[in-house]
Amino acid sequence: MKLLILDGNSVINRAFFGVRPLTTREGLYTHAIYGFLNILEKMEKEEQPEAVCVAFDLHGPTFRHLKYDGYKATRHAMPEELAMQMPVMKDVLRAMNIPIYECQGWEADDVIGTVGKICGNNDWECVIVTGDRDSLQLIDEHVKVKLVIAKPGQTTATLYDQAKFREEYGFEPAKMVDLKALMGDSSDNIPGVAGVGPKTATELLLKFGSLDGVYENLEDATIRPKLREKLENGKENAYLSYDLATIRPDAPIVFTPMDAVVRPYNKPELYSLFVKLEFVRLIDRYGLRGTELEMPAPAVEIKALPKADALPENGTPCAMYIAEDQSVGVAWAEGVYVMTPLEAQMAFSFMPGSLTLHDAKSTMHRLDALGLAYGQIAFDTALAAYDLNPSASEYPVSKLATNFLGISVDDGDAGACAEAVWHLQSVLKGELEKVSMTKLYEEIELPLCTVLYKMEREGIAIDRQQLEQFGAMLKQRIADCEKLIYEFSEGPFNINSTKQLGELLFEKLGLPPVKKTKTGYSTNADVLEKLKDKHPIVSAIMDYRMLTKLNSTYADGLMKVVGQDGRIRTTFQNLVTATGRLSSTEPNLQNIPVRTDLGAEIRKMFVPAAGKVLVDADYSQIELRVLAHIAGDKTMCDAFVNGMDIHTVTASQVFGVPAEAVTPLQRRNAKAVNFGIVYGISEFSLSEDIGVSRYEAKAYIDGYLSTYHGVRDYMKQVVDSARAEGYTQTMYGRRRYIPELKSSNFNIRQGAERIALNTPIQGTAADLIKLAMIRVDQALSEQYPEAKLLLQVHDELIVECPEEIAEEVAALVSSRMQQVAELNVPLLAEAKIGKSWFDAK
DNA sequence: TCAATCACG
DNA sequence: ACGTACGTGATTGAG
Repeated sequence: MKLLILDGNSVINRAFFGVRPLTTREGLYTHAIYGFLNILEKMEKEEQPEAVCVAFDLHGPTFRHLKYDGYKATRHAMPEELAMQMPVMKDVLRAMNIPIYECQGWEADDVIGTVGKICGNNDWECVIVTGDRDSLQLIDEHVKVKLVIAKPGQTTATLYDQAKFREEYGFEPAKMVDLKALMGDSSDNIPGVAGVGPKTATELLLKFGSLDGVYENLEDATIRPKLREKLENGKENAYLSYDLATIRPDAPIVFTPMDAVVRPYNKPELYSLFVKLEFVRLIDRYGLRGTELEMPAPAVEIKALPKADALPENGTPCAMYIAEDQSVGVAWAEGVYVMTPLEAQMAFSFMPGSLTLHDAKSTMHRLDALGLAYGQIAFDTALAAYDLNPSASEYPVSKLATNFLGISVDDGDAGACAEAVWHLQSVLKGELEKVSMTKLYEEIELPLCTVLYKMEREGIAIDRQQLEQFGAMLKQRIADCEKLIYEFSEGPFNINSTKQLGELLFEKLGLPPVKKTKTGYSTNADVLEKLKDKHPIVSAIMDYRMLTKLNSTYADGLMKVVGQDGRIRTTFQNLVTATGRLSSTEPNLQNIPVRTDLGAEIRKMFVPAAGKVLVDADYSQIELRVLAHIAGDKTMCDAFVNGMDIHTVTASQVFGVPAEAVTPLQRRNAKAVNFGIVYGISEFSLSEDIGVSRYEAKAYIDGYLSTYHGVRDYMKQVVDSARAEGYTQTMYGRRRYIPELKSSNFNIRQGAERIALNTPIQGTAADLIKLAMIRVDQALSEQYPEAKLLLQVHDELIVECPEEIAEEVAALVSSRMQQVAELNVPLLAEAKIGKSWFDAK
C-alpha cells in the first residue's frame, strides 16, 4: 500500500513561480492552484497511490526555530498574489476529500516526517512530493521523495529512494542533516559553517562520515590549516544548524494511513469552486459536468428548452450556433432544433427573425457558406463577453455558460450551445447594463461587426505579377548578402539562428556584447546599430535581416494567401485586444511595411480593381489629441485648436526656444517625448530611444510635465482611480481590469501603472475610429454604393471606389472621420487618392 | 511550445 | 537593487 503526501507550501510555491500568472475577472489569482492541481494529478498518475494527503505550514513561530532569532529575520513574506490563493487551495483540497494536515508550532516538514514514520510502522510505503531537498533526509526503506521542478509548460519530478540518493550524494540520506550543518542553506536561513560550501562539506562527510566525525578528526593531516580554522570558528553554528536542519518526526498529529485513503470528490463543491476559479477545462477533466444540477441556487432562472422536431416559423427571434462539424443549432423561446450540415444546406426557405449569435462576424461567413439566410443581428454573446472583460484569452460558449449561467455545455454540441446562447443574451445584456456599457455595445461594437464582415468579404486586390518579381529580386539580393556574410565569417552558418549569430559576433569575432537576453547574447537591430562601425559584417547582417523579413513575411507570405480572384482577405479580430483595438490575421494587413523605402515597395502591390482607385484617409495625431482632450490640458488643446504642429510646440516649450527656431533634432526628440508620455515613460527608456544621457532625458520629461500641467495631473489621477476601482476606462466606457496594480512585485506594478495610463488613450482612439467606420460605411452605402471600405489600420481607413467619384468619396470619408465626435480639440483626417496603397498614402 | 526578432500604429 | 514605453501578428530556430 502506498501513501502520497504533498508538502503543500513547497509545491504551491513551485507552482506559483512556475506557471504564468492567471487571474479571474474579479482579480483573484489562480495560477498557483492550477499548477498545484496539475502536479497532484501527474504524481497520482505516476505513483498510483492508495492514499493521498497534504501537509501545510501554519503561520507563527515553530518549535524547531524558536531558539534561533536569526531564523525569521530574512524569511520573506509570501507575496500577496500567492497568499490570496492559499485559502481557496485548501477549499479545493477539501472538496476533493483530500485530508490536510497542519500543526501549530510545527513545520510541514515535521508533519511529513511524522506521517512517514507512521506509514513505516504500519508497513505502508510513503512518497513525499516536495520541491525542497530538505526532505531527502527522511528517505529510508519505506519513505521515498519525489522532487518537483515546475517549469512553464512542463513539470518534472525525480524519485529519490535510498539507492538513488546514495548514487548522487555518496552517503546515507540521514546524513543530509550533517551536510546542511556544514554548508548551511540560505533559503532556509540555516547558517552552516562560514566559508564552507557544498563541495567542501561533501568532501568532509565522505571522509569522516558525520558532523561529529569531522569535529573528532579536526587534527587530521588532510585538513588544511585554513579550513581547520573555519571549522573551529564555526563549530557553534554547525551544531545549531544541525538542530535547525533536523526534521522531527514526532509532531502531535492524529493519523493513520487509512484516514487518507482516496475517496470520491465532493462534486458539487468542486464544481462550484472551479466555476469561481474559471477553470472551465478542468470541469471536464475531473468529470464534473452535470453535477451543477445538484447546486442549491443557480445563478439565474434557466428553463431548459424542449427539443423541437422542426424549425420555428419564419420571423421567429432565434439564437443560432454553428459547431465545428458545421451542424447548426437553433434555439428560440419554445424549443431547440439541430440541423445536420446537409440539412442546413437544404433549409434555404428558413428565415429567422432577429438573430442572436456567438461571434457574429465569423458566424455570418459560415451562414453564407451554408447558404442560410438571416436578417438583423440582435446580439453577439461573444462580443458582449469581450466587452465585459477584454483581457480573457477566449470566449467559448462553454466558458460563458459556466460563468454566467452556472451550467456546463460542450462546445461541440450545437443544440446545447444554441440554447446557452439564447439564455446568455438576457444575462449578458444585464451585465452590460450594470457596468454602463450598453451604449458602447449597441452603438459601436455590435454594428461594427457587420461592417467588418463586409470588409473581410470584399478583400483587397494584389498585383500578383509585381509581387512575384519583387520576391525574385529579394531572393537574389539575399543570396548575394549571404555570400558576403560567409566571407566575413569564414564559413557558412545559419544567419537566422540568433544563437549561432551571437557566437560568431561575440566569440569568434570578439565584438563587445551590448545586451543579453534570457538565453544568451542579444543581436537585435538596436545592438547591431551600435556595432555597425566595428565590423563590416554587421551592416551585411542588418541588410540580410531586412531582406529576409520582406521576403518571407511579405513577398512569399502574401503570395500564399491570394485568392482565386487576385484579392487578399484578412480576418479582423474584434475579440482579441485588451484595449479595444482591432487586430488582423491570416494575413496581418495592419503591419504592411512603410518605414523603409524598400519595404514601402510592398504597398505598391496593393491595388484597386480595374477602373477604380484607393482612397486612404488617416487621422493626424489621434492619440495625442485624445490625451489633450481627456487630460483637459489647456496648453496642448490650444496647440491643436490653433492647428500647430504638436511636436514643434513641445520642442519649443521643452527646449525654451521660439517655434521657428526649433531644429529638426529638437523636434525629433520632442516627438519621442510625446510618444513616451502616451506609453507611460521612464527616463531610462527615453534616453535609450533618442540616444541622450539619462540626465538629459529626465530634463526633457520634467520640462514636458511643467509645460503640460493637465497631462501631469491626469497621469497621477488616472492611475489612482484605476487602483481604487480595479479598472481603467475609455471615453466611451470600455473597461480594462488591471489586477496587477496591486501586485507586490515592483516591476509588475509599474507595468500595470503604464497600462492604466495608456489604455484610456489607445482605447478611446480605438472607439473613435470604430465609430467612424460605422458612419463611413453607412454614408458610403447610402450615397456611393460602389465605394467599399476595405481596411482599417488603427488610425487609417482604406476605401476602394470608381475613379470618377474618388474626390467626393475622399471628402466624405474624411469629413465623417472628423465629425465622429466633438472633443475639445479638432479631429483632423486627411484623405488621399492613388492607384496603389503606396500612392494613396 | 517558447523565445527572439521585426513589421505596423 | 533592479529593470525599463503601449498595443498587436508572423516567421524562424531550438528544446
